[in-house]
Amino acid sequence: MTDKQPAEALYQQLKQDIRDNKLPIACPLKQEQLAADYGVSRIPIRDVLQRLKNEGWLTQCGKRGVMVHPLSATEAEDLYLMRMYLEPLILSHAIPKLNHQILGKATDILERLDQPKLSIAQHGELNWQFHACLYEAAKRPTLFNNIANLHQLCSRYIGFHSVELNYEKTSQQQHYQLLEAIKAKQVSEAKSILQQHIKAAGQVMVKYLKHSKEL
Amino acid sequence: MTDKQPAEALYQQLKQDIRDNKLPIACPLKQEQLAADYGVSRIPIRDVLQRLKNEGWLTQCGKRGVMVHPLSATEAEDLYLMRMYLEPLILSHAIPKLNHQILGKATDILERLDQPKLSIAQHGELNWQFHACLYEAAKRPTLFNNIANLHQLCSRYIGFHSVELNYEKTSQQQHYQLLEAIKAKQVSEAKSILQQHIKAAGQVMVKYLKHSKEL
DNA sequence: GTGCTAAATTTTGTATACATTTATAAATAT
DNA sequence: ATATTTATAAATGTATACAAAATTTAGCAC
Repeated sequence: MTDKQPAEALYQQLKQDIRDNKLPIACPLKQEQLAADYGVSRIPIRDVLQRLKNEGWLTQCGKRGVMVHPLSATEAEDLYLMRMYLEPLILSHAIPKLNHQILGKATDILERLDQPKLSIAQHGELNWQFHACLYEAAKRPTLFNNIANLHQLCSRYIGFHSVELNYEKTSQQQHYQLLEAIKAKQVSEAKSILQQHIKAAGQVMVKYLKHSKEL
Repeated sequence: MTDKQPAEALYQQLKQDIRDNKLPIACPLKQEQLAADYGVSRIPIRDVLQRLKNEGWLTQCGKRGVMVHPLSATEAEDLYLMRMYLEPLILSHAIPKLNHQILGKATDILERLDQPKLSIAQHGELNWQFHACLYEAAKRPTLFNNIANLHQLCSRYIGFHSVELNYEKTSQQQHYQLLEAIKAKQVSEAKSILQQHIKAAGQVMVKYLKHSKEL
């Protein structure tokens, strides 16, 4: 999963390093420094920086250069708010098109999420796969891509605070409830569960961010 | 408004040319061709292509190269659906923070929109300025940027079919209704008007796109 | 003539080199 | 001593040149 094309690998690497706070925060990134660190020229670095800036991982820093986008409670709130409205929307389009194969795949992923020894990254990845495999069925690429990007941005916040075990448990319960409602083709019920699911996650996150002073 | 930095100008130019269908459609764009056309090297072209791809103006075309993103009724529907949910959301955050200066600015823009001799581009630009000047007050950059990008993408569709004059009139009526509700601090009423406003625009657009076979 | 393989050409990706801009430091004037 | 200006250095933006990849075209077998 590391090296498809070198550029794509560099993109994934840099994004991961932002998640893990490997990069200097609140200070402009030097292209030459990054080029040296990652063993490439400035050109592919520039490409990746541009892309990450557009996706919301980096922020313009003054007239010249970019910096790691600082975490903020307001941004986290926005991300979860958008998800709260958009994900039930795509779900309602997906439900009529869901078949047993997709539901089976979703169930498999849920069971893997029950495993106790998952890292935060693994947990986040599986969580997204669960949602994504449902949403994909809607065949709404524009909507889907937007949601996918929101999830990516959320992953940085999720990785930030160590997830409370208690919350993970209720989150899984909601996943199973959601799946049941979907199987029963109860669209509005499923949408409601999903919205509450995202709302709860967002509230936990925002509360945590506002509480911890050191962002 | 044309040449701030050369790169920014190139970005605006290329985006405009996509709107105006100046670029070959449904066929991969050649970097060298574009570089020659716009009188620059391939480097800034690559930067701009990357950015436009991320923003949804271009689509990956096979393994190599990008093409102009084709118009589709489904995408238009998605764009308007997202706006339908996100814009009332940001509006509700904006209303408590609105002051007379901002409301005055919004009124000024509305009056300019009443002028009869506006081009489609001018109309679209003023329309966005009206919405944006309200939304900015919410002080929600993440949410705002997402909405701004959705508007940009919609502009391509709006420019596509010549706007029906009748529709423009009702659209303006809705704008004034919205402004009245905002001034009265009737949040839920304002949200409702805005949602209907976007829904109606989306329906007109999608209906038109589905009707016209030649996309 | 059709399908497959391989050479040739085109196109993109990356590195190096240069130009332009911005930030920093030094120097002079008040 | 402080502020303003000018010179210096550093970092980014862009062009040219080269390498890797992909597409196209030609050749060959069937």
